[in-house]
This record gives sequence, C-alpha cells and structure tokens, in this order.
Amino acid sequence: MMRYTHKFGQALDTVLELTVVLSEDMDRGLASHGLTVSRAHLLWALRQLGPTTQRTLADALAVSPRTITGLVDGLVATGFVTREPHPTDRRATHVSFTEHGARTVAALERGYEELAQALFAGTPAGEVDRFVASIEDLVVRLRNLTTRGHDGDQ
Amino acid sequence: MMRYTHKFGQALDTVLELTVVLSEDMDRGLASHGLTVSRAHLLWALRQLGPTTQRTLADALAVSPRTITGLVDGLVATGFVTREPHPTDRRATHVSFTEHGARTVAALERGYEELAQALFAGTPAGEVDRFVASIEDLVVRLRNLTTRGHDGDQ
DNA sequence: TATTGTTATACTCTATAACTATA
DNA sequence: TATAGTTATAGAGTATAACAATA
Repeated sequence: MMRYTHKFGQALDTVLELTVVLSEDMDRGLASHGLTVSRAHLLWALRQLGPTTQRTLADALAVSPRTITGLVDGLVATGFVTREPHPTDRRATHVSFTEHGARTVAALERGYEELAQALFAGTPAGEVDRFVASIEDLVVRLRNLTTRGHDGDQ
Repeated sequence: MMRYTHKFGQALDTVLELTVVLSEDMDRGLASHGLTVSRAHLLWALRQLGPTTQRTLADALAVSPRTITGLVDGLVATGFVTREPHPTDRRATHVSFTEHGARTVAALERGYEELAQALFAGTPAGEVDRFVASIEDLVVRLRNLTTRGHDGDQ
C-alpha cells in the first residue's frame, strides 16, 4: 500500500499487507455464511457470554446500545439469534442463539482453526514461537505509543 | 479475540490482535487530521497518480464510481482536494490537492515513517528480516487459500 | 432516579441502476 | 455506442439525543 523505500517502512508495508489480505479472507469467509464482521463479533461475544442482554453485548463489543439494536435486528432477520423477554428484568431483552446461529458459530470456530493450521502447519515450532514473540513485541510498542498519545504530528 | 487454546490458534490470535491494535492506531492518527481510512486511501492514490479523474481513482481504489463521488464530496467539503473541469475531456473531473491536502499527505507520510521507526528501531536487522520473511510467507499462504477458494466449511 | 432499549436523526462507506453530458 | 460522473435508492455500521417502560 504505502510503498516505502526505507527499511522499516518496508517492514511496516509488509505487516499492513498481511492485515489487508487477512481481513479480506475473513470477510469472504463470513460473507459465505451470510455474516458481516460486526455481526460475527456479536455472535462471538454471545458464545462467550451465553444468552444475555443487549446492554451486556454493548459493553462487550464497546459500541452504543443503538448499534446493538441494529446488529440484533439484522441477526434476528437472518435467523442467527432470537430476541425474547428477559426472565426477570422486564426492561431488558434476552438474546439467544437459534439452532442455525449456534451451528454457524461452531463452523466459524472450525474455520478459524483450519485457517491457523493452513498458516502455520509445517513451520518449525521454534520459528512460530519466535514469530509470535515478535508480534507481541510490536503490540506492546503500539500500546505504549497509544498510551502516550502521538497525535502531534500535524 | 478468539482465545484459542491450540498452538496455531494462539499464534493466529496474536496476529489478529496486532491487526486490531494497528488499525486502531491508524484510525486515531487519521482522525486527528480529520480523515477516515477511505478518504486517506484516496489521498494516497492521488499522491501516487498526480491530479487525475474520478474514474482513475475508482480503478485505483477498486470501488465504484459512485463511491468516489461520495469520497471526493467529503474531501472537497473538508478542504483536502479540489474538483475542476478536466482540461481535455469535458465529461471528466480533474481532482487535485489543495495546499492543505498536500501538506496533510506529507504529514501522513512522516507519521508513517515515525510509526515504522517506533515499531522496529532497536531491533537487530537480521531479526527484522526474519520477521518480514515470516509475514511474507503468511501472505503467500493466504493468497493460495484464497485462489483455491475455501468457502466450503459450512 | 437510574437503566434498558427504542425511535428519531445523522454521517460514512458501500453498491446497483437509471440518466445526463460528452466522446 | 461507450464513457464519466451524477442522482436515486438501498443497506450496513456507527453515533447522540430524546423518550418509553421498568427498576
């Protein structure tokens, strides 16, 4: 994308290329199930939390309640989840998987594992470990930049 | 995100965490300039192509002409580019940087280089090279998967 | 009073289809 | 006829604010 001629710039180019290719691959995979990234995130949170309220999902996804309303609308319309009255709190909504939703999340999990296999299978364990350590280092460096705020490059 | 307990799944988790943190960082940086990712892509293409038509930009960004209309609308309204009659083809529009747009792209370039430095400076050259080679390997593996189509995991 | 989730409204990105002006 | 870019329309994701129902 960025096409830099400097050494570290090229390295960052490569990382960005990976992020692009990876996200395209995941988008395609999700689309083949009739899902978007945001809706899949919601399903994933629901798998981790179990049946829960929209408020809880809003916190889990770090989006507004309004956004959850829209995502759940879409997932209900496409048959992945149900919206039912909350057993104890009559203000709240209970969001649960349909059969189809549960099956789909299981399929996504399998697809994820298969992708991981396809990416790393055959690579010597030590090499994978070193690679992962390098990435974790980058994540730490990025978080430090973020914390200190580096918007002052205008 | 995915929290897998298997070895390769964990490695993929780490890669995804990097993509999330990286894209959050870039979103913040662009937002501090009053830009979105899509609009910044357009500016980037414009820097590479020089003043050009919307049609050319549509091809460069691989989006529809309609989408370019919207992006250019936004960039004109916020003062990054100008829309002028094309010198020779009266159907077409000539998109150029404003002073502010040109200055902003230059600042983005500097910010990109600074980010690359912050991520890789201090890392032994050989280690960076090995890391980049690993990422390139993943990109190749992903492209192979994509080519063969792997949607059949339902 | 505080909380849950809605409607109302708005902005961004994306698309297809129909249409205008020009090649 | 083909091309450039528009309007019309639509859907997805995101947000804030006002409001209803309930706690």
